Amino acid sequence: MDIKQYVIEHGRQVNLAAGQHLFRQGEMEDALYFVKQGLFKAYYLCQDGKELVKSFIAEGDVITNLSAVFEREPCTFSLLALEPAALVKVDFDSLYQHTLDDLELSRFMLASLIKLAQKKERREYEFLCLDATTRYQQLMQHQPDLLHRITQNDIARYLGITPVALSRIKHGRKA
Amino acid sequence: MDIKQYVIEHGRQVNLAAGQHLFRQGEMEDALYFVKQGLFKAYYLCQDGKELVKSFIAEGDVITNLSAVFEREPCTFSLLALEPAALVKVDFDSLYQHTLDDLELSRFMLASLIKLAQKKERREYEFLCLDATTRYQQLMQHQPDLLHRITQNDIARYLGITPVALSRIKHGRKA
DNA sequence: CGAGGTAATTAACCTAGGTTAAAACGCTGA
DNA sequence: TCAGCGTTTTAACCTAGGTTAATTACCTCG
Repeated sequence: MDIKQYVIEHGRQVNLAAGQHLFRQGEMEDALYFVKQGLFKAYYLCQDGKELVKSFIAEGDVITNLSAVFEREPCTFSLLALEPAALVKVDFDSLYQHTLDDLELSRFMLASLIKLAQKKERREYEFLCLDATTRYQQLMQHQPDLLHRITQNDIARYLGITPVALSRIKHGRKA
Repeated sequence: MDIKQYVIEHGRQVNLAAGQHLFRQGEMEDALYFVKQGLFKAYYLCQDGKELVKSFIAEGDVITNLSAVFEREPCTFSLLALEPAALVKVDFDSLYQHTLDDLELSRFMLASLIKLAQKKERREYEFLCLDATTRYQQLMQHQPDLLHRITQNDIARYLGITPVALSRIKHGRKA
């Protein structure tokens, strides 16, 4: 079955206002979402209360909390709508079961997972090998569009630095 | 077809001595490897000549350079045998084509990719939210076995710090 | 056994980025 | 218009980790 067909048959529309959570760290979650409209930030809340941004998710992206739905554990991060959003919600287990029996669905999942793995590998590379200034430049190059929809605070926490440090970097004040 | 069967039919044995490379950053590569024996480090060589360790790969693991084989680009990292190693080499394109037409192979690929994605997400979390000391403790907890097979230099470069810093952390000398 | 090589430790000093707090700069809404 | 609130900037100071280099601890090989 085509993934679009599957989503039409099994999906449920979900709408969120900006500022609302799709799910929260610690909660149980069993769904996978297709983003039709809007912008999300996925973020971790650390023990010391700090918030770090795992990723931004926009139209066309698929989002789920892998370890949560797959291992049936509490969500490892929260997902917050930064803009009014429209999504389609699909039960993960059910989709996964169908995937195991349907070559066309399976191809879709494979492609999505490879894309995800590549994205995470690039991020791993950036944290491992680049300093904050270079990471910021890369972000500007590769996602210039994103920067206009996101607050500088969130960009900083995505880069793994503080808003203060990002402001310094932007204004070339390092000494 | 069962993945084991596929490997038996299409795989080619490869043996490496400790210190030999399976492939090098910048080279072209089109294979996927199943590690039967041995230990590898995957590492990046940065522009400034520094070496950072992406991951360690041991018996039972599957290793490939995703972006290289999938996007037909030069390898993004090098793979070096730290111990004498035995692997089975499989052509990626061919396996991928079979995967697209065979549910059983497809299930294997899905499972591998999900495992990979989870591993990379955990690493992303660690870089984003934890300091070097905590990352080291986590590593000791989750892979105590690895530590005995790997040099402290490599552990440091895997944690994203210098060997000097790791030595300081181990001996509680922070001031 | 001793020479040479790598890995680990230590010390002194340096820098990127964190912390805190205070201003400046928008907004939006009454 | 202006009050109120979040975002960004700036400044002063602090700390984790980097850098360099010297010292020590292991190995392996002749």
